[in-house]
Amino acid sequence: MARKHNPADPPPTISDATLRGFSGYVMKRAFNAIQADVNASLAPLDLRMLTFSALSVIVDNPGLRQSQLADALSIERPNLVIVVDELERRDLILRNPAPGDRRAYALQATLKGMRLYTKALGAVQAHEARMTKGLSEDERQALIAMLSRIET
Amino acid sequence: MARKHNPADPPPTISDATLRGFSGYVMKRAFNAIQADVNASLAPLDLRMLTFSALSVIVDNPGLRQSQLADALSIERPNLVIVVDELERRDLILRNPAPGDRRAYALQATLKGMRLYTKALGAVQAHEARMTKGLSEDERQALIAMLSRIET
DNA sequence: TATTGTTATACTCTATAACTATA
DNA sequence: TATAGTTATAGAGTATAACAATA
Repeated sequence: MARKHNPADPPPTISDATLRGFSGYVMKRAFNAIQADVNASLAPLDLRMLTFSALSVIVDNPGLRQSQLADALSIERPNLVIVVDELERRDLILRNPAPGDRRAYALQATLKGMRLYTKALGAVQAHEARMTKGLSEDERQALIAMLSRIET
Repeated sequence: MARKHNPADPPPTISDATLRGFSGYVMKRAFNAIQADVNASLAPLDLRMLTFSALSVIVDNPGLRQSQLADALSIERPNLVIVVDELERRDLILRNPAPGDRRAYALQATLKGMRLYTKALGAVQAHEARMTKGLSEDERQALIAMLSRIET
């Protein structure tokens, strides 16, 4: 029979069993751990998760518009502006005039941007291996697939 | 053979395939969707994900200390203060004097707090069902288990 | 009229240092 | 000395309204 502690004393161990049944709560905790680790991994390169993600999409999609980048990253256009500002100020990307639409920019990574991206990619891959070392590769893929399904 | 678009034009579709291989990126997107949905679900009760989580742990662990609650929620003690302040101000919890330690509080949900928690739990369960409707129950459990393993 | 990028603004969550009162 | 709770502060991410220039 389970011993019950005297409620006048602090509980010796704390249960969050109810919350542990909700994906959002567990996901928040996992994501906080991941974000801290990836940001620490990218800090030596003066990048963060968000700036790395933006740079990655620009490298892979030369000529894209800011609105396309915002859509791809699932962030609001106003919040993207300072991210692009930062990458441009550091000469990692260019805001070229968009041919045929004088309102828009055609984003493009510079050589410096591509080189930094290559280094950052290595750091992120090491981070990923570290964070998912408790999972098999099949599990890791399944995790990503389930998260993608939830997002929709 | 794949058609390549003219790089002077904006890419017709944007690829984030590289990023999609990293759990942190996919998790961030899934978590943003979840947090928006759970906060919208809890808004009619004037709760947010964080205040609901705190209330849940207090309901399940009467008499716990603030430092125990901060540990349970994986947040820093200073950040917990305003959360507990808010719950106390709304008479959802009590900061009782902790017997035997005049520095500490013994947290306890009020009847009002327990009633609100019951309502909120229903809202969160509906939210969970909505967000994971693309997953089987086995998959949902596996997802939570994998996220828990990553957190460590 | 609608869209692109921008500014301004506000809210939430997070992280750290330093204080107080107790232990 | 160390711990519980607190204050102050700063950084990062997110969301919305409104604007100028252009379509």
